Amino acid sequence: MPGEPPKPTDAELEILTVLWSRGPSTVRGVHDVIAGRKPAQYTTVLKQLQVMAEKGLVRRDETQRSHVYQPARSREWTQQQLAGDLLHRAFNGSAKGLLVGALSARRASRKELSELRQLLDEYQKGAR
Amino acid sequence: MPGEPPKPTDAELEILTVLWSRGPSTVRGVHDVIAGRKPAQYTTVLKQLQVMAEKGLVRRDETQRSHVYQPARSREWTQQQLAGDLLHRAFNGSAKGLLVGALSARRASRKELSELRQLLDEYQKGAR
DNA sequence: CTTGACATACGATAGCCATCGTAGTATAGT
DNA sequence: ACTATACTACGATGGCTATCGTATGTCAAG
Repeated sequence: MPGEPPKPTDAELEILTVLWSRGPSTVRGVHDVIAGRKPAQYTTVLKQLQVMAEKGLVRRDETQRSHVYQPARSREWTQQQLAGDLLHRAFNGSAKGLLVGALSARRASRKELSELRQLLDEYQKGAR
Repeated sequence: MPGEPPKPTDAELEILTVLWSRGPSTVRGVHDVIAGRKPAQYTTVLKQLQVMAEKGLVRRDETQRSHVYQPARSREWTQQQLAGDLLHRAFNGSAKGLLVGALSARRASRKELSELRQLLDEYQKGAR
């Protein structure tokens, strides 16, 4: 039984983001994107994806000569894991603290702020 | 010149949280807290702190027989680093995405939501 | 002065992460 | 059919993390 996939490492997360935005991809497809931003060997990406498949972070379809990889979990699910993890490791569960951290790390535009506000509105409806 | 301390690892972050809440502490002080939550060897914490001192994550005062350690950076500064890091690694810079992740990871109370809202108000004043 | 309690220093280890090179195999184009 | 190309598999490596055991030093109480 696979169980939950573990928290992705930095390099793994980078690959996952490629898969999420591109959809199911071959190693080459992933490598092309990665190599566009930093020097990266083809076989490094290949190995990475093989390991990720073992860990259950991605699934692979071997019916084609070039295997096709896809994320095992959605972007949203993974983001939630990561946010929750950081939330309790570094912010003692305080969403406010996390938001302060995020906003001071990268100042938000007025438009973004109002989006955030709107988000809170929706959550407030469902809150106890 | 030391430069910026690196991103703390999981174990290092746990120690930092102890130092932030307790203030400057000896190894024993830190160890007592850690050992209260999980089995942990004294020398493991010691070694950890020694490494952290080398990395510049903590400073140590050796004037006492029992060295006294304190965080090199404030909790807020470090939180900002971590939030910013996750923000751009996993959320493509979207504070909204991060907040969604945090809120769905751990549902917030009504009170907490209004705190968040208030926080946005303050940020909105300073936003361009 | 001896000894027990407590401190630091240090070395060793096992595991994981990221990276790469090499080898082997299938495919497609000429 | 041959050969260049593209792909997978695998092993090795260096670096870092986390952990622990042992050695060594200090100090105060008896």
